[in-house]
Amino acid sequence: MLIELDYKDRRPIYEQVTEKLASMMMLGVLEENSQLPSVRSMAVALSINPNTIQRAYAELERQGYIYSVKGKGSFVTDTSKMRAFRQKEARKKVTEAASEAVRLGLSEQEILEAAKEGMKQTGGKEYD
Amino acid sequence: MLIELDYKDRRPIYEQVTEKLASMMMLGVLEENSQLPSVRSMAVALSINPNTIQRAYAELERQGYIYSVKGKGSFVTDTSKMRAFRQKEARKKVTEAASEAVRLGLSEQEILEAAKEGMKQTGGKEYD
DNA sequence: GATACTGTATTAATATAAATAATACGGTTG
DNA sequence: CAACCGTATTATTTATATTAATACAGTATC
Repeated sequence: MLIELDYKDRRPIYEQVTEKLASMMMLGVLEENSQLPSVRSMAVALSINPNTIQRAYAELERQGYIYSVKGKGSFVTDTSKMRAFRQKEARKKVTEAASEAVRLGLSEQEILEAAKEGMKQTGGKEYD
Repeated sequence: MLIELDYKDRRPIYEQVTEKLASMMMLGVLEENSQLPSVRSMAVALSINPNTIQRAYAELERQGYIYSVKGKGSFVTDTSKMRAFRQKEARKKVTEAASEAVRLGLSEQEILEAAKEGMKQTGGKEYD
């Protein structure tokens, strides 16, 4: 079985499913563009309602991990697209934070310095 | 009466109280360091439970608007300290957003441009 | 130290929202 | 059209958030 549920876990089922699948994709256990089990088959395998799996898949799609096509199935997002998705989100957060800072009266310089401070951890941008 | 409740409003009472008091402090209606009504007197005035006011006050304290002293009362934070409090928070958010962006592989230039984009906005939130 | 205030913590009741299930709808494929 | 797919809608159940009741603890005044 692809994943297992923990009923001692206080978190909702859909959240457990979401997290476990996300983890498997991050670790490369599920290959990019490969098809995930259908909401129904997975629901049967875990003895729960299909709608709960549907919710987990919807959440994974919202977070950019998978993409779903009506009538076809749900698939693991390419790692390159996934990276783009997450970067877009991160960029948006920077923009919003700067916007809020302006609204509260911080100067341009102060904001840019705050951003630079955040960028300089661990030696900045070193790739391997 | 200092404030009024709107029972057509779907939001919880403590939230209404929190927001109205915060607004009054931002507008300067309540002077800095002045004492707020006690949780009990305000509860009587609004015909609700003291604990609900207590929760509103606790929230205002968490957000830096007021400070409370056991046995003495609750007081409006100096506007200068309040501004500093909020600006510090905003600055922190910018730093964290930039840090996350770096972690996800955005370049320095991209991040700074995202920040600049956020700083360019004219209006901000609208109130009614 | 008695009283009359103040904020705060704990617990219980209740109202609201979240999670899940039942069911129906609409697309794709062979 | 049959057998799969994802998705939307509604209802039911369960969990959480909100409010209330009550008790505790600090400060000031007399």
